[in-house]
Amino acid sequence: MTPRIVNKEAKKMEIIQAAVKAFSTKGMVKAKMADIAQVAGIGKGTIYEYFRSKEEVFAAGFQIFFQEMKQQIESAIKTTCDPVEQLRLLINVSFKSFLHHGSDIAMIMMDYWAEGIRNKDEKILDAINLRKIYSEFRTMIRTIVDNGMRQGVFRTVDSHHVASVLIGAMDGLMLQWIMDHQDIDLDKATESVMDLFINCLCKH
Amino acid sequence: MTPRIVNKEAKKMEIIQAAVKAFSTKGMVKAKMADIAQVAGIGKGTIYEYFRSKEEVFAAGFQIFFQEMKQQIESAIKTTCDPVEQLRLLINVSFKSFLHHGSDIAMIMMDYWAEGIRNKDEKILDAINLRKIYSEFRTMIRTIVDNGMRQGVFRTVDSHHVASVLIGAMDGLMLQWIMDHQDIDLDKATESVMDLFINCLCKH
Amino acid sequence: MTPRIVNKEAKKMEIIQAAVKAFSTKGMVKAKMADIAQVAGIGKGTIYEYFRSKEEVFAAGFQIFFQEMKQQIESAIKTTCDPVEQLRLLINVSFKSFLHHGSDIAMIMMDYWAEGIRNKDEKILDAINLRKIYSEFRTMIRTIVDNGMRQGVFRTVDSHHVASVLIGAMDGLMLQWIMDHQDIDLDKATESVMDLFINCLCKH
Amino acid sequence: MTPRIVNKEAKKMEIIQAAVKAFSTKGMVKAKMADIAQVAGIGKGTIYEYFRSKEEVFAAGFQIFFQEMKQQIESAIKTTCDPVEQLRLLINVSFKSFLHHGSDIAMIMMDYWAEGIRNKDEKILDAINLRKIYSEFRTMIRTIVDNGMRQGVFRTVDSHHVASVLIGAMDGLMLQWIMDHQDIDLDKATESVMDLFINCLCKH
DNA sequence: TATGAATGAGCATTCATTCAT
DNA sequence: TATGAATGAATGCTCATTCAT
Repeated sequence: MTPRIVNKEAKKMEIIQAAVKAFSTKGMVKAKMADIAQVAGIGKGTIYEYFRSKEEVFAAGFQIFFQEMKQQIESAIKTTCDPVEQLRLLINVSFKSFLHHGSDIAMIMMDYWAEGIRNKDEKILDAINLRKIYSEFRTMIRTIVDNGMRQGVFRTVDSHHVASVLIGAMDGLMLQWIMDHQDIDLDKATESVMDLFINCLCKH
Repeated sequence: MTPRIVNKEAKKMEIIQAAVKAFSTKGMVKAKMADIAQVAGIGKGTIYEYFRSKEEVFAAGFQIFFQEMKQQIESAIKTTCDPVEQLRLLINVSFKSFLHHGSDIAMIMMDYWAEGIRNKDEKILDAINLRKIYSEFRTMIRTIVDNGMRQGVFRTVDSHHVASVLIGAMDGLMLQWIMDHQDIDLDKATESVMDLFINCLCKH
Repeated sequence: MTPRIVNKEAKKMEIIQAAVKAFSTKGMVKAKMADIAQVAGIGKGTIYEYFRSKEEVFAAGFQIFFQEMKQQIESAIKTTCDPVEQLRLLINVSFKSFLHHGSDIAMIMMDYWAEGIRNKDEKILDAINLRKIYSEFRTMIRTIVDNGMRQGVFRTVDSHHVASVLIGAMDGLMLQWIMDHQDIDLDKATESVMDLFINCLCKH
Repeated sequence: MTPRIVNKEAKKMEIIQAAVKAFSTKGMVKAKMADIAQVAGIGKGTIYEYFRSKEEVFAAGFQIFFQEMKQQIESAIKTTCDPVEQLRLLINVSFKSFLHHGSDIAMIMMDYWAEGIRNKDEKILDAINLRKIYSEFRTMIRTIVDNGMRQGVFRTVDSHHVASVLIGAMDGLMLQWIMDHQDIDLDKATESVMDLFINCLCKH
């Protein structure tokens, strides 16, 4: 009556983690389902018991990553009401969250970007709705900046574009760090970002 | 008697342009050699008279793009000695150079990054030496910032990391613009970048 | 203490019926074991408690169908001694038996034929011994025709080949009816078959 | 300038023939593209230069076979105006055409039937429009029978259903012959068919 | 030099069968 | 006995590359 009992969700998670590992070393396109299966220590066919296609596995990994990051940032921001401190936390947590996964996740981020951007109009990668994700991030930052302006801590700026530039700076820095761990010290770069943006926004 | 005289280099260039077009619509991995040949209006086999592999075509397109960008920036900077103005020009020309190719080149940039990053240790994509290219860009900016500091126009900062952050901000902004032309106004974003960085660097 | 009492044979029959249903909609090759299990309302693995393989299930369905048909014809023929009437009954019952299962069974017949013919030398499908089944049908008809000739009702013909042609005509008509229910009226076709054959065989 | 020059149509034909051979031994579903390629003495990929899919190859073989058969019958019928003789010719040529291809084509016919019937509503196998083909065959025979009735040679019958039965008889006989070459003498069976039908139709 | 016909390695996906529970 | 999770062999199709012309 009762066949092998399996925690479907846990196993799904295991597969996603194996996939992320496989994608990060070979890239989303070049990584074979066989690779994922091998990393997960299961048979090829088993993956299809949990996901309908390679793309679905890919999208799942993507979701997990961004959800985690967003949650971490949000809960960090809640700990204070000071806009300056909030910005500082946001920047810090973003980089930490990124680093936490090792440069593996950084590698795969490239594919998420590349695929997400290229397929921005296709249904298949609906899950990878980068546009929406970035929009949410911008709103998060914009809210902080607007708050700061209202409180008279920040000078008057175009908060929407400041948010874009800050996100851009963080993404772009990570990009450079991925390429060249030696030349880019991510800790010092983080400080530079904070220094630049907060210095720039604060009234003197 | 004399065989058809062909300007080898010119034809190579034509192929690269066709490739860039093909890559930009389908992505580097999904674009087929047949597509490139069709866009170039030549036979599939002919490509192999000028390039050894698909990857070589890819790398060639990459080189062209960055060389152009670098030259444009360098000649723009030469027109003035004012570090503030130089920074302004650098930012402006970078975005313009990017936009000039339409969002096509933007798309392909993603693949360059993705492939360049992933293959940073492989010989094949030696041509796509992103590490070196970014290093050069950083040096370019750092020189300007160092000048500004020496001239007393800029306050004392870690010029190396400021360069990283500036490049990052520009890359990251383009990334967002690629994803969401509607939400990101690249012109206004350019101004925000200039406003933020120059304001931040200048002594008050 | 006593395990659930199950009528093994009854369950086997249920599975066969589910299989026939599945085969008839998807075809023998395209129907999956999972489909059969679903139709039967049991687990995939359970099928293997009653059959060794998909082919065995297939063969079992085949057997059932022809056994039924043969029994129906034989018992119908027994009701009279008149060869003309016997022929009439045989034709009628054959078509009726065919129609009774709906066009579902007609569909699956094609697969039985196709598989049975193709595998006429293999052991696996020993159960689907079409050669033997058709031989039996021919003998059945031949006996009637021979009887008719002996009784002086039928003219002298090659009873063996007349049997072949009659079976052929019936099979071939069903084939056409399967393809084109609109253009082929099986009732009228049945009459035409009776008209043609009986008219032809009877002395005038 | 000029690459290998190939008679595209001739090669296509060669592939079809190889496919027919492969299909006839293994069946349409079990025959692999690799088998077809091997029989044709070419690479797997080459098949896809001439056909878009396995099904297209299948349909092509089908078309060829029926076109040939129809042409042979039509030109045979033209040689005389006597309905009896025309019927005799039609029956004869049909069997001959069938036998001419060896029992290979007979085998594959089964798959054509099976696939054609099963997919009678699908677009993919539009080429295998069995309904239309059989309708044409029936019309051909019906015309002869109608002629014979008008000329007073044949008695009054339902010519439409007589046509169906005749076609059925021929198909069904071939079916039996495919299954059992030993028990069915196709030559004698042909005579039996002619004997039965012409005898039955002719006025005495 | 230019071509495109030919090739076959490579890969996502399917599904009959097994077996731990 | 019944199950369905796990499996991997099997296969249609793609596409970079080669090479005869």
